[in-house]
Amino acid sequence: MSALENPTSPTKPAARLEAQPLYVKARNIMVDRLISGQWRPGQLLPSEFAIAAELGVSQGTVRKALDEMTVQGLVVRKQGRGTYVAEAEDKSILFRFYRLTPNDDQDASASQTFPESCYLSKSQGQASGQEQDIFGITADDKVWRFERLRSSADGPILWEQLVLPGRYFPDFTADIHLPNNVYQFYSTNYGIIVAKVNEQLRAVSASDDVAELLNLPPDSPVLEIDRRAIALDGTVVEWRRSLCRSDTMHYRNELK
Amino acid sequence: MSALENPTSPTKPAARLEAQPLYVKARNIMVDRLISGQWRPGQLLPSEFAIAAELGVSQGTVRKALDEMTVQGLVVRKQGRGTYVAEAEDKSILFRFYRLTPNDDQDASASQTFPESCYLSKSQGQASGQEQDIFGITADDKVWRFERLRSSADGPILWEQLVLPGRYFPDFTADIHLPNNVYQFYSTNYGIIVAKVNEQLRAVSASDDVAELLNLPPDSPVLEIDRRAIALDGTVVEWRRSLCRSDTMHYRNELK
DNA sequence: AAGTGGTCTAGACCACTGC
DNA sequence: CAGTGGTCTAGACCACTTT
Repeated sequence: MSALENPTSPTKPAARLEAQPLYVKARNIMVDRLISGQWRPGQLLPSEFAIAAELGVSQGTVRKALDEMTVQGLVVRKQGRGTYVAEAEDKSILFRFYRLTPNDDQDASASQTFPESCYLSKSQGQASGQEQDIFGITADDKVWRFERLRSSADGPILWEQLVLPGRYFPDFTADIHLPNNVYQFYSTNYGIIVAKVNEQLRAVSASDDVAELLNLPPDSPVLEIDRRAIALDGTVVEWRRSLCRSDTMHYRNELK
Repeated sequence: MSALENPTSPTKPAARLEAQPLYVKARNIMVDRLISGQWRPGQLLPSEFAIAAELGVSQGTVRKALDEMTVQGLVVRKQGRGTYVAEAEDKSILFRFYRLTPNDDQDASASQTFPESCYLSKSQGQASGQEQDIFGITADDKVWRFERLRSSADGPILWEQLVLPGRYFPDFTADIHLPNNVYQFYSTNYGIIVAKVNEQLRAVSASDDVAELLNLPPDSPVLEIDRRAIALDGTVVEWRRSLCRSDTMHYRNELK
């Protein structure tokens, strides 16, 4: 029996509450394989015909499911070669979650540069109440905390604190150097695929410490970005709070 | 001859630089009808089969084109009834471009309320240099300028200045009351469909005037949002600069 | 040449709407 | 009931990549 057959009435499906189109079921099965790690970032998937045969549906149905996953950025299709699980290393994917731009830039994506990071601190500790809420963990769980300053050639851009739940990053040690592109790091080392990111933006006054780090006068207005990165299975895998100088940089957003 | 036939070699298309899939051509033709006003917001389109027959392609090709337009929010498909040009009045579309949320809101879309507007001023004048750049107009062109304060039940939320190029809103008069949902107004009265919105966010200090209007202490940090609304044909049809209080509100963004 | 994804077609059946 | 969009299939041909 194929993976997608209706177990209650294979030949003549009755009216069911959970009725779903075949391509939705096919997509769910394939997304589950991404979540479980059966299909890992960078891996070549079986061909459309092979998947279709395995699931007992037509190639067109698998194509529709893969098309949706392509739009979502989960897979990358290459004509003549095959379909691959998306990696967070492509430039387009690198900048997918990066919206800060120098003020003089007209074209957002063209001259965009990724700022270098400089660590101020990293530590491990018990999860605070807020961190327990955010990650859905208990007081016994540990978290990793990073504090870093990111700068471009023209000087400091932003200060940020980054928190990771320990349970998703088990073999983490204190001497691991978190790379600039952390989402690629999560992807290749832990198979964690960041599906989306929720951000909250506010204008706040820089504290004396932050103002000094960012080379700003005290009480300068800075842009606060509270970000939670959410994995494919819906769990929050990263919490980040950034304070960005707002005189030389801005946050660009295109709503469609 | 159908609208989509290749004029150079109908039977055996040679390699052409401008080669485009049929569904792309079909989509372009249909989008052009939206731009020209031949198809206006709210209007019922011909059926997929009718469009396919007119363009000389199969129904599946028209469907693929319409699917893309549906994703883009240009048309709305209703099973059993037909395909309609999208209107800006649906709640989902209303909040498509509205990202400001009270701080206590957990669910962004649930208890979201649209703030009421109160006019402070409206006037017509010659386009400034910056306005000429933004709208691609000359010094002879006139612009409409609006200044308004938007408030919720709890008090003022934001102050904003809104600029419209006169040439796109010809029969505008000073006593027209710009409604709360301006994009629906553009759509129903001028057939202007806003396809996307580009925003730049910064943290700035409130001037004395703005601080008083927003009920804030002087020099409070406020969120500045510089927005340009872009119509289907790529022209900028609205420029807006908002200053939003950042103590009770935040700007939410979901990146996928 | 073989295998992959990309496009296009034709036809079947289903679910929903309106008359 | 007819007409609409939604799903699913099967098959053809094309463009591209690899062997």
